[in-house]
Amino acid sequence: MSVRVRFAPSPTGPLHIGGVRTALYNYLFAKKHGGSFVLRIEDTDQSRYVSGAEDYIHDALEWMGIVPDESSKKMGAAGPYRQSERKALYIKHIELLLGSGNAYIAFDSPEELNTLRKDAERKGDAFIYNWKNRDRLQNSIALGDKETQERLSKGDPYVIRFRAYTSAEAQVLTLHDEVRGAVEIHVPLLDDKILVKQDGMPTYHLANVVDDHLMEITHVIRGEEWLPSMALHVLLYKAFGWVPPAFAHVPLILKPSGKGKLSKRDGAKLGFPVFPLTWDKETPGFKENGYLPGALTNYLALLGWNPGGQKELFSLKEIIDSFSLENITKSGGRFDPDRCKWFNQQVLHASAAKSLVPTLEKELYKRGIDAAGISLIDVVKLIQGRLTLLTDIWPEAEFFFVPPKSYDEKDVNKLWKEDTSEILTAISGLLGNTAAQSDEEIRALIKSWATENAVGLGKIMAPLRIALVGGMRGPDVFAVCSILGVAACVDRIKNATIHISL
RNA sequence: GGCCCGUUCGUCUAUCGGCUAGGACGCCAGGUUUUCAUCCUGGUAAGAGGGGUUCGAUUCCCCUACGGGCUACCA
Repeated sequence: MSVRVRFAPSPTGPLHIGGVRTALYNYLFAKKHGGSFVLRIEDTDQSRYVSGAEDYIHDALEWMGIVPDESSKKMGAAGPYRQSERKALYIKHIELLLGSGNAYIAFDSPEELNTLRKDAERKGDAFIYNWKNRDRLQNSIALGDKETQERLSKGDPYVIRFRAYTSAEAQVLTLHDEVRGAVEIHVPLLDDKILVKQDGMPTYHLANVVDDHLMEITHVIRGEEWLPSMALHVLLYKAFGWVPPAFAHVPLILKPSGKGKLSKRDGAKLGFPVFPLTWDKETPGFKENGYLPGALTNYLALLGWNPGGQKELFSLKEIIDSFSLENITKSGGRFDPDRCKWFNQQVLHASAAKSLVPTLEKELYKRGIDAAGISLIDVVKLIQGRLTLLTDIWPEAEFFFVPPKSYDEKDVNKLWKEDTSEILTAISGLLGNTAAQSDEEIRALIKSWATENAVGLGKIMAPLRIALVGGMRGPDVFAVCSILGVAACVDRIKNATIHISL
């Protein structure tokens, strides 16, 4: 039997980084075993539907390189892949449960139940709708067939509940989780969960179990928040007479500091993205902030999973090859923006320079700047090692295309001496009359001039850098000269001497 | 409150009974780079606490503490 996994988000907003990692683990597991990765949209709650969210999920996964084999955009045999389009299937299956006595009809209104819950709370108790009190509430078990039919034909609103436990059944159920091992559940503590809501739509629990079975999902890999409902789901499979899939509950991603799990607002608040793509001002995306998908998958994979060695930098292919559910961590992990950035820097430095040229081109185009004969690939090669984020490319490269309009005051005060203008003018004259082009040629030219004229290189280098770049930063001065071309250097030196002596 | 899961440097983690507890991020120091960044070298720092089991426990068991999750006609 070939492996089939699914990622089943709810289209209630942009896809959170925790969801992205769950999707990633599903994808990794599927690819590792030559199986299929299915994307299913869980849109059974119409009131929470957010338009655009489904497209966002597709786009985000595609950008990350976690592309589903089957989805609403890539039909397979198990479709449709939106739960809202599968309603007939759920109705058919709930009738099976109703027929076998594993589910029952309940007329209690949300308000009535709320009152019961509050009363119990006041007494220090918890109200659970289950075997203990189901005969005393308004449902088909307590009311009997006749009265139930009467209320039904009267048009009374109702829900359908799962009959989780009767005293005839075993009390303790031992479940198996692929990452946690054995988990013991006391069935009498379970409540009779609603399977079909008043509006006729299934709840997550029903839809999820029916779909996973019908879609022939072999491994359910999902967030730890679902661990408490694993028992219910296993019981549902049993009630249908189906064999449950394997379950793996992955730990949650926690806030960088403070309490609780990472939330939508943490990103904007702490100044780092928590969503793959920008959704709105409140939710900046990794993509727009200069992160590479390969770096993000690398970081995310290692937050909660580790193949065991000391290696940290992996391509997606390498992660697939060494992935296994047993190596998933059991405890929640804090999101560490610094570490995430470090992965980005490493991946960026290891990228082919050629792959970064389009980013630079885009920046130039955006500003309507003509590269004017400057080799973009040479620029990229020179600054690549200085980048942490892709968005650093313009700040690092700008001075090649835009001559300095001002000069760093601190640097000028410290390094621009009385004789500097004179020296630079001489250098300018030297550059204006040379055939030198490469950084090595220019280096040799200036060095020999310095020796001949008994001027220390220190008196030349810093001012030259200020004149060319605008301050004490940037790559090797001779390399900058070479890329700029000696003619442009002459211009910039002239501008600087005029500007600074004023 | 009830139920479930977890607990190794500040953070992410390795260790599957023998440990001088390893790596990475961060931080600090030094070096390279006549700048800054990169890079290199070194340093800093951990088994929540208490009981067992064992020749030996970070590793296995129990209790406590702490952290996280669930407890909706949301997923």
